[in-house]
Amino acid sequence: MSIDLEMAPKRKRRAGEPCCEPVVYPDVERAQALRMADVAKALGDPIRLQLVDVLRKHAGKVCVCELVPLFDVSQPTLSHHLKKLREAGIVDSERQGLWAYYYVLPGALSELTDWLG
Amino acid sequence: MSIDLEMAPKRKRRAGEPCCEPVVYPDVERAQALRMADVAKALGDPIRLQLVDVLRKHAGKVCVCELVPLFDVSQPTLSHHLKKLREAGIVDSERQGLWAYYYVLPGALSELTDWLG
DNA sequence: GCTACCCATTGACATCTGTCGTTTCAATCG
DNA sequence: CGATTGAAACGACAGATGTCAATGGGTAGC
Repeated sequence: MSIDLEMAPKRKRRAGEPCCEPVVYPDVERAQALRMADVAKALGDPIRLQLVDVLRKHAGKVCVCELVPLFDVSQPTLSHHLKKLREAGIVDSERQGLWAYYYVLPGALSELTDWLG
Repeated sequence: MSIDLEMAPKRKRRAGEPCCEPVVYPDVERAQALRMADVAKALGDPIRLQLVDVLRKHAGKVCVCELVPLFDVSQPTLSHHLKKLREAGIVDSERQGLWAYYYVLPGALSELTDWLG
């Protein structure tokens, strides 16, 4: 998993020489970086981050109608944010009759968390 | 720090009644959410995330000229991404003669990391 | 001083994003 | 059935974002 770059010597190169030793970036990181960046991007909005915060603090499922009054945005906007979180695989929803309940998917944040930690 | 929402009963409200118990969202979380969302947004791009990854794996400072060939983007684009990371307080740079060296600021990710963990 | 080099900035452009108002859909109540 | 309600989807629009080509500003070597 380590990158292990060979640091090139830091002297001015003579014209025509390459600047640094060519370094190949391991492609294994690529897919992981894409996944983690998707999760991070989904968390990169204060409302969505607070949504996840609220949902995580409630072990169970939370009704949308209780989330809307927590934020100063319209219901369609909040629905849009919830959709983003769903698309990022961070939360999922479940309809029961009239209401929709949201909950955080367990393990959805673990890859990013592990990388950060 | 806990939110402790009182979950409203899940039955259809009669016309005119409020949907849920009014819930106030603690404003203390607001500033923290803004800070963490900024960091998350900065990490919400695969290139920037890999940049941080590379910089973190090298305890010392890394020259920009070694970062450029790692990614399939132009030098100005990479410079733009580095600027974003700088603005988010995740990395900082230092010039030594011709070269610019980047490094991850210690503790820059800790708030987000702690919240995630 | 002239040239070559590293890196940042600018300008331009297409795309993505956040927001809202309106609409649609499904489900519940009377 | 008809009316009402919660939530998602649609359409629109301003603003942000990622990208590149071209330019600029220092610094080092000749």
